[in-house]
Amino acid sequence: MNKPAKQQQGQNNKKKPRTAITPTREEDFAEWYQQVVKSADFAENSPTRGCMIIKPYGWAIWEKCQEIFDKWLKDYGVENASFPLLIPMSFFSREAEHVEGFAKECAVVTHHRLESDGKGGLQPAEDAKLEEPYVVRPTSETIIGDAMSRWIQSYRDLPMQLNQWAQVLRWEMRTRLFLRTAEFFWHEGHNAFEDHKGADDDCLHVMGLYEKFFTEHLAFDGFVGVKTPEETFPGANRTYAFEAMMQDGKALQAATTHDLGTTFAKTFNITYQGRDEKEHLCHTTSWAFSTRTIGGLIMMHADDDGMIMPPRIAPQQIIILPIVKEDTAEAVQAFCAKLTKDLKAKGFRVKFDNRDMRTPDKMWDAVKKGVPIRVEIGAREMEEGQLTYVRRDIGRESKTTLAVEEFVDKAEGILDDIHDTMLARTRKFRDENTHDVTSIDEIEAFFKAEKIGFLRAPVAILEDDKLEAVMKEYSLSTRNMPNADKGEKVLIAKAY
RNA sequence: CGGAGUGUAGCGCAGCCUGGUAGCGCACUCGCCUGGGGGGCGAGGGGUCGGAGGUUCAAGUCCUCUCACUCCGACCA
Repeated sequence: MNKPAKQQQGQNNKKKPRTAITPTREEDFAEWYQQVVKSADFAENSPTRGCMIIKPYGWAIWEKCQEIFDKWLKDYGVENASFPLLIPMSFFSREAEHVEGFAKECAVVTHHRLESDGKGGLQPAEDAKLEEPYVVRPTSETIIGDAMSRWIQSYRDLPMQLNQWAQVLRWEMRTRLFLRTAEFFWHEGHNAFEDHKGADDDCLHVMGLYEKFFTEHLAFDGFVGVKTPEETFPGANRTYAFEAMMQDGKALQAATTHDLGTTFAKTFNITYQGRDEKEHLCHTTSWAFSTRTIGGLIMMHADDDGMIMPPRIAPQQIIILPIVKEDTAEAVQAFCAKLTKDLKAKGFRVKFDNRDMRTPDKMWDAVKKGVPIRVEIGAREMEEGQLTYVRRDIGRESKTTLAVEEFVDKAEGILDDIHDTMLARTRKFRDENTHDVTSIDEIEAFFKAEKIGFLRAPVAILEDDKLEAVMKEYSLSTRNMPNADKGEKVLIAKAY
């Protein structure tokens, strides 16, 4: 990775078609990623340091994620609520381990009024200094824990299952659109149970939902497992994580569930009177996935022509391009409009791109945005009652012409097939780039040779003193101990 | 907080060494030809050169100060 961009256009291979994104993944993965985000019109940097502006097409993806997952949570019994953005600092400082994990990246609100600085600007008013500063939430365990302590009295109040869709702020040193931003959007579930089993079942159940969501809607798979102690959430007993492999072989933690044990119950006094009439500590959990997942979608699926959207969360599943010539324009447009209506009536998310632009530009726009199916209709097709479509996941070789009614009938199947193809592709990549190793020498040799992917080693390797040096040398981290290996193996990789 | 850079049109950059009318590509606007994988010709609009001060007849260019951002390190969903 990170090789300088090569100019190979000129001499030898003129045949190689120009890619929509430069540089290519091979040339410079990090820069390629930024360009995909820009070209797809997902988001851009904002005047606010570390915070991004998520543009309508990018936000539509997040809305889709919310729509689907929110329903699943409700089916599971979770209720949505909303807790304050600002958390009293004293709440935060109460849980020592939690503080240690987050203190370094917290923004703090210290004043409640601005005044003129006498130089045409503004400054916080000295006499408006807050007695107790507020922390902009980096996560909400503390303030929700405090609420739960008041809401839970009896075992009859349990389990208590709460969730909020919100944004949080973590003052990151280096940021990258979607992957690491100071402000990010997520959902955070906070649940309380009578005992450890309730909490652990909850963690596993929700992780199951994440896994289902990622595979069935986002078309990518990963490794579900338990985090090593060093990587466990501050204050948690155990963290389960879904680790996905990006196209550059690096890991992305796409979702986590935390068994918080009684840590927060102790600190915030979350107790209940049990059937035995005695007071007990609750076992709490928290879990989340964030807008970071959109970054994962990109690094998982996009190619050198830009984004490829998994059909089930694609804001636009089908885009219809009219191929207009002056004399037939009106008729073709009407024909397209009717098809758009018919497809919408069947529940597809369709866009009729009737903008006043040149056709090739519209095509590339659809390609870069990753619209799963592009339909083209010109006077030729119209006369025959046909249309031509191209699958984004395959490209121009998939160009097919068929009768309009037939397409309307088959569209769902095509979208499903695109989904299956994309999922299979990412699974194949993941499997081909996950290797079993047994020694630290093998780990070192692998990364020294600049190979990419995950290494799966016996957990005993964590005890070896020499591991740390190698991990540091190659910027490696332990990802998780996969459930599929019964916790006997640990995954080691570079990560985002 | 260490180390290295960059601020000139919406975006990407040249111009600075050697001071002398503000440039290029893309994007944008208008017209015509085009239109099934980024097309052509022509005509336009758009700038407090990051900010402040200084040297000079003259500063984007030289000097001083300042602000902002980016990259590389340590930390992280």
